[in-house]
Amino acid sequence: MLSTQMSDTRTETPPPGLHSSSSEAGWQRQGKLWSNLKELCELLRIPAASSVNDEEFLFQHVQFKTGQRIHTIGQPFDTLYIVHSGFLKTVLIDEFGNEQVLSFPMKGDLFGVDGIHSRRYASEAVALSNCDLILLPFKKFTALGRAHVELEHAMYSVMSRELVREQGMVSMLGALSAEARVARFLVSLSDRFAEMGYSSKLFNLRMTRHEIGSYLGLTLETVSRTLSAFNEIGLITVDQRSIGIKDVDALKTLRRLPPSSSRAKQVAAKKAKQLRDAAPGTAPAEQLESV
Amino acid sequence: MLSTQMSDTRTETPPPGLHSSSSEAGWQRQGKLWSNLKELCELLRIPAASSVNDEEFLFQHVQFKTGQRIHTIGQPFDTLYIVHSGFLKTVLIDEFGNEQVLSFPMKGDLFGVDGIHSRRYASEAVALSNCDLILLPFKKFTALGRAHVELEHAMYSVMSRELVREQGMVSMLGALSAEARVARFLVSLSDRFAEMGYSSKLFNLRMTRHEIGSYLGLTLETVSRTLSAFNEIGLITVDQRSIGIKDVDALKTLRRLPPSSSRAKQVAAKKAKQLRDAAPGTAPAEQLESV
DNA sequence: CGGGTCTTTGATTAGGTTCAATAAGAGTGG
DNA sequence: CCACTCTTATTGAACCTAATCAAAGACCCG
Repeated sequence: MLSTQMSDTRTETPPPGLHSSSSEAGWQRQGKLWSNLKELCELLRIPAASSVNDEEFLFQHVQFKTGQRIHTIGQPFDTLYIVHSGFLKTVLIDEFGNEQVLSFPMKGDLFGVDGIHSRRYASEAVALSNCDLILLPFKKFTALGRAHVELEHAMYSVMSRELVREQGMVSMLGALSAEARVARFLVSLSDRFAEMGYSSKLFNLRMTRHEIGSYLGLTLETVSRTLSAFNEIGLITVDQRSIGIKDVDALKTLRRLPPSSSRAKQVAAKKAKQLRDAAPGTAPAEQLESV
Repeated sequence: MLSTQMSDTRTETPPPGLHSSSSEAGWQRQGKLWSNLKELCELLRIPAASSVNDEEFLFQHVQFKTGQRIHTIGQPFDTLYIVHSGFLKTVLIDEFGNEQVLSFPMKGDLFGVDGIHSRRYASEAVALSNCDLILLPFKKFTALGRAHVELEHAMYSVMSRELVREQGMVSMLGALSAEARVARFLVSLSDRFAEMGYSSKLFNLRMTRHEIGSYLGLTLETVSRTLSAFNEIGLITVDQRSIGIKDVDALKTLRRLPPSSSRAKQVAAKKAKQLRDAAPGTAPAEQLESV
């Protein structure tokens, strides 16, 4: 059912352990090749280990182009990944080949953690844009915690944070309406862009409606309609992938949409059809049902 | 909206660090007081550390009665819990006090992990039956990994396992129909009971329809109706909390229910109503749409 | 320019929620 | 022990949200 559009055009995933393949130097030169521990801690938003010799650990970067796969399900696990720049998605593939989007890792996010348990990746990671990733071999990850007690807590903390994030997803999928899900998604994106130093008010989506829908447990049509509805009420502006946030607070507290705007048309149309005569009357009040 | 029935009758949660309060000795005597490392590893289904002195680490047990809260949201975190016996639920509480069930920890499960990141528990854990829990102070948890390299991987592994489990939940909530969710829930319960040495074919639910519904992102009515429907088709038997599994394979592969049984009645009723005359005709074939 | 992918929008339908009423247990106290 | 209450479970009917099916427009890239 789901398209695999991105996979179709991808080239073979380069072996993560490899570097300085001279053939793609033109693309690589725009990325760093190594990071030290301090940079890593900043990226992960964990307290840096002041006592640590900066050059004791160096961490290699790898670049991936849009559409490339970083790892696939079942592939032997040995390294974690930290996003230095770029956007990705992680997905689960069900028995029919349908994708279920689990997360959209971006700058400062760690992924690959699901591979620790079974020593094989449980999900697949795909680059949604050109990406610069930092390789964090699992051995190095654990050694880090062992060598520097101050960092040990950070190692567990980062994993715990992922867990809390997933709990939030479960809660959202289990309890919120389509509108509320899309609203929260936009807010969280906005927050992330702010953290990264970009505009929180105007940004481009890096993923398709389909991917958003999969992530939120909705169809692409519902996502598209909801964005249009938000646009009509003036909460946001939408033009294809470009999103402008107009009323963050409303988005944050939104539970469901009022029977206004586009929905009113449908309702009115239905009634008109049933009654077989017109007079749609006054437009409903433009207020939101919120907290 | 949601009731807080359990909390109403609960007594104060005893301080986890406390033991041998003589006043409740009558109830405590049915539980162990200490476990060693080997028992802990068995319980968690991780390879035991053969080289380790069994008495080097001892782990204290605590008992909780039905309805008691083990920890609440926001409470300072310092210990993880391992279920030795009994059944619990972990829940998130939203801004209106509604519960969102996240998991049903049972024998061998670890919980409290979500507290590591912010040093406060992100969820609440409640005993659904009398429980015997093993306290695992986070300090001890990390020390364990540090002291025994063979165990270090196990520590991370247990956390990773939780993450994979939650990914499965997200996937389920995002993609499956109500029937499929209930079916999978029953299968996973059945499997767990089998692991614990109980019957996988006949068991009692420890949670209410409401809690199941919350866990699966459904209403209690839908859960009840779905169970009734499974019963009618002969997949299971239902009598209140008692569930008998009759056709595991069908449950495992079930995607949606055929327009038969109870649903047929609704459909027939609707049509009859529309047409304003009878003749519901033949009953649809009793086959399942499965893999 | 043409073919593919992605997005928007409309019409219809189905699956699940909501509201409501009844029944079945489990405790409690007279 | 039974009546009374409270919680939990079942079932029905109406409604509604979001999925599905369908078509057309926008964008991108070779």
